[in-house]
Amino acid sequence: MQNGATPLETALAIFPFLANTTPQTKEVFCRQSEHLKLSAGQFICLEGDVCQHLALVLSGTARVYKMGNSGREITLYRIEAGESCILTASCILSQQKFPAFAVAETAVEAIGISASHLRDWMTQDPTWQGYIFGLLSQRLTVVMEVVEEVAFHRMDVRISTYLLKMADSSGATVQTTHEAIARELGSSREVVSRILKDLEKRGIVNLTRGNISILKLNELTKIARGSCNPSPR
Amino acid sequence: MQNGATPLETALAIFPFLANTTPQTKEVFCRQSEHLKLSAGQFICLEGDVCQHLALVLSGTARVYKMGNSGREITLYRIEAGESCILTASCILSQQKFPAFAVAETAVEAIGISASHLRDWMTQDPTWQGYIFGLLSQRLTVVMEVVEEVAFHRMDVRISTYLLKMADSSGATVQTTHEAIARELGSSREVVSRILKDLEKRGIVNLTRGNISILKLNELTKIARGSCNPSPR
DNA sequence: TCACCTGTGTGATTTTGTCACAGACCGAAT
DNA sequence: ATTCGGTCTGTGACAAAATCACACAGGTGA
Repeated sequence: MQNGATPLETALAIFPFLANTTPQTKEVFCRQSEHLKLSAGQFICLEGDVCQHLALVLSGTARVYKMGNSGREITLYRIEAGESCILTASCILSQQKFPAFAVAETAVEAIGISASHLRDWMTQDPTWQGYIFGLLSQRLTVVMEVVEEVAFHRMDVRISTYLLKMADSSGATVQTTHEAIARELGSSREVVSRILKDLEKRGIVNLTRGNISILKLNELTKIARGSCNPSPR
Repeated sequence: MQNGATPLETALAIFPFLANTTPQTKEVFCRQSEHLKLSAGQFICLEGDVCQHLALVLSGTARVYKMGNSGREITLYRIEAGESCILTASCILSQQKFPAFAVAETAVEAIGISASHLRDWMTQDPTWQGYIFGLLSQRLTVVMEVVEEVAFHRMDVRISTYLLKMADSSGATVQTTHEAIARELGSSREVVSRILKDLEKRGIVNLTRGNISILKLNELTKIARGSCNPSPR
């Protein structure tokens, strides 16, 4: 939380939907929720966990991913400020175990509410229901897109897409390691290295340790669109 | 719908949650919902559709899948009696386009309710919210498992798992084509054929046209568990 | 300066996807 | 019964990816 603002003020700024909840909900929310601070790298949930709290993220980002038994990882989606780990919510409400890993990628500030409050609010408060429903359906869409990517797109296409996505937020250079890209896309470091090397040979990117700079943005977008474009069936 | 039962009776038997809705909802549900009959192979939604109706399935099964631009497909999940296409619901409520294909796999009977009714009920009726929420969170979990499968499991493992899943409902023989398995798992027919042929050479299955019979169930389960089992990291 | 850790590069092998055919099975029509 | 056209299956050749096994480069701290 910031400077002079009360916890409720901060929460209202970040979770606008709270403004529409009942006064009682607001009151309970304020009085009984915990303020959590996690440092980068801390786990929020492990696969198989039984969740007892729902975290509403105030700042920072968390990454939700699956891990195969060879240790390879694939990122499903990220949780940003204003969002919350609906997977946790879905676990709490349908009594399932958490089906993935969730880790703080940066330092994360969050508000933790107990499973019992969540259950109360979800059965009584349409505003909460709307918020959770919206997040949940958005995640479903995103995860379905991940399936499509993994099942049908070539690695060079996926890497190019990823580089472009990262680049537009921070100029034409991406600060990351090959290993990190592999974890993002569910591939292995060697494959990423090889494909990046190939892009470098073709003069499209420049590689230095922990850094990828994009030289030919248009070429990269071409690859991201799918180098070979066979007509749809 | 069956023999002497009224539409409402049938619906109540298949969608128990309706019993807990308000009398008004029930009344509107009865009076204003359409009774839909689809034959096998008919599409329920196409990718990119703007959905105007939510279908609650009374009988039959539908398949929801993604398609790559080479024409390859991968099944995300199925909709059985008592369920509904929550993707449609999520589209309706968050005004997105339908992100996949949904097709009737067998003949399907369903109740169609209009987008506007769904919106009303979702904002006013906690019972409806609970029903939709439950389906949605269940789908998210399933689709996340698909990601894990595709990203980390080898095809022989996945095919074995699939055969076992199909077999336990219908004895030790699976009536399907290699092509259908490929569409299920997001692979191509040739790959499935090759792997099945290999299983046959090893005496684990027997292949005839449109039919796979399992000879060594224990061997198949071993493969399904992941032939090479490197310790988790 | 040296050990050490992280990040990269690269060859060899296996698995999977793609392309291009060929042949086998089956029902329907002649 | 034979022929025909459709669906289903088999297979070789090659490209793309994953896996294994190393080598080496860049930086940090002892």
